[in-house]
Formats: sequence, structure tokens, C-alpha cells
Amino acid sequence: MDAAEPEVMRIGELARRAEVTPRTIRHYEELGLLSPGERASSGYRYYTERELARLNKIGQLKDLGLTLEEIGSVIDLYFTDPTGAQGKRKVLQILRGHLSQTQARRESLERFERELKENIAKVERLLAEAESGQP
Amino acid sequence: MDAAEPEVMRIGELARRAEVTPRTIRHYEELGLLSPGERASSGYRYYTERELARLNKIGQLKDLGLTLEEIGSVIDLYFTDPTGAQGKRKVLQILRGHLSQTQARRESLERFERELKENIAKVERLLAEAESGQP
DNA sequence: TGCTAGATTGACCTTAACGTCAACGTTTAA
DNA sequence: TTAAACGTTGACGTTAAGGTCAATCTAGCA
Repeated sequence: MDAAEPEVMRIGELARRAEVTPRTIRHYEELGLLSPGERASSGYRYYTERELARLNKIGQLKDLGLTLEEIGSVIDLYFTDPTGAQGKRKVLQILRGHLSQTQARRESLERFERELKENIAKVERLLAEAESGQP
Repeated sequence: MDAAEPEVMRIGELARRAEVTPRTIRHYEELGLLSPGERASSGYRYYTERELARLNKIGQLKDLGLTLEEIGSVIDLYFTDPTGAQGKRKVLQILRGHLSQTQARRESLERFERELKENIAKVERLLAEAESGQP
């Protein structure tokens, strides 16, 4: 059976679960993207699922093409409810921006995917011809 | 009416059409990713649609997350028919690899897209409540 | 013929996002 | 209680992917 997932963990465990290195996590902390839930008197950083989720969100935003700095300026809006109508409108604006970037990127990947499939089919055809032609 | 697109062009034009800078094109050339169709006696590089297509393919592979070096080692297989059955099988292997990377990336974007939509809906709800609650 | 915009090479510079290493402290299972 | 595994800070290194600048040359239109 698998090891139970602890409710609280140190940097190494968090790193393993998010598939990054501890160095990356510290780096994100320096940039203000992610801080440990708690800091023991030993100096050790302790994290929870919250931070894991945040780390994964950072990954998504990176995949979207944002720099860590850009991520730093928007990541909170994924984890704190906006205050006031203005705040909500601002958040909406940014989320909609991310949405349209995501869609654009997805569509371009879909195009590539179609091209790849055609390409593959073509080479498969060539291969079949070659194999039936000269056995 | 729009300017007609020339059958042959210099680096600036190619750059504009591919939405990159001339520097980028020269950089790709240094790395062996893209060479001009022709080189005038003046030293000017001249390109055609072929190179534009290639440049766009490089962009797709970049979006997929490949480094320029990795791209350099596979780009040709998008533009030259493989020789021999072995060659074809090899190409198929690589194309299938790209396909599964593309699909994985697309699926992760789709997840993010769904999350974004939920998030947007949530904030919209909050906003509506706030506006009807305290006008 | 003479401008102006664009091209050439070469060299050095920049930036983001970590990697690596040293010197040292902490945890924890044996 | 000690050894192995893990964590800490600090500092420096690396790599990819171009940016920038200078000095010089070319194209092509008025």
C-alpha cells in the first residue's frame, strides 16, 4: 500500500509531490510566490495541501507562458476572494485575460495536433507501401 | 488593398511575417535550425514561403516546450521524407512522442480552462450579490 | 547621384529560472 | 547516541534565448 499523504510536510515532500525541486520552492519563496504555512523554531519550513495547490497553480500559469514575476502579481487572486465591487471587476478582467490566453494556446496546440496526426498517417502510408512493395 | 506577399523576401519581411525579430532568425540559423533559401552576392539572405513555414513549425515546437537544440535535432523530419523503412519507423516514433506531449499539454490547458471558467463564474456571482445587496 | 531604410558580421550584454556547493544545524530510526 | 537523511542560508555558476551596439555595406527610389 502507498504511504499515507501527511497533512503537513517539509520541503522535500512538497517538492516530490509537486514534481519540482526544493531549490525551486525556495526560489519561489524569494520571489514572494509561495511561503510556508509555518516555520518551525528549527528553521524548517512546513507546508500543507494549501501550498501544494498553490504550487500547482503556479505550474499552470507557467505553462500558460507567464513569467514568475507576472505570476507573483496575480497568483493571490486565485486564492483570496476579492474585496469590493471594484476588486471583483478587476479580478474578472484578469481571469478573462487568462482564459483567452488559455484558449488561444489550446487552439494552437489543437492545430499542431491535427498536423501531427496527418503527418503520422502520411508516414504510415509510406511505410506500408514500402513494406508491401519490397518485402 | 494589402500589399501583395512577395514570393521571395529578405530577413526583415520574413521576421514580420513570422512575428519574430531578425535577430531571432539569425540566431536560429547559427543553431542550424533554418537557413536562407538563397544568399545574394551582396550577403543578403533571401527566403521563401518554405522558410516561413519552417519558422512557424519551430514556433509550434517551442510552444510544445522543446528547446531550440531539441528542435534542431528533429525539425528536418517535418520537412524531408524519411528514407528507408528504418527511417520511417524512427520518424513515426518521434512524431508519436510529439503527439502525446501535445495531447498532454492540451489536456492540462483544458483543465486550467475549466478551472478558470468556474472561478470566473464564482466571482461573477459574488459581484452580482454585492451589487444587489448594497446598491 | 545621393538618401534612407534595411542588411551584414562580430562582439558583448542581459534575464529568467533555477543548479550547485559549502558549511552547518535538525530529525529520526536503529 | 549516533549516523544517515534531510533542511538551512549564502553565494556563486549556468544555460537558453535572444537583445544591443558599432562599423560597414546594399537596395532602390526621388
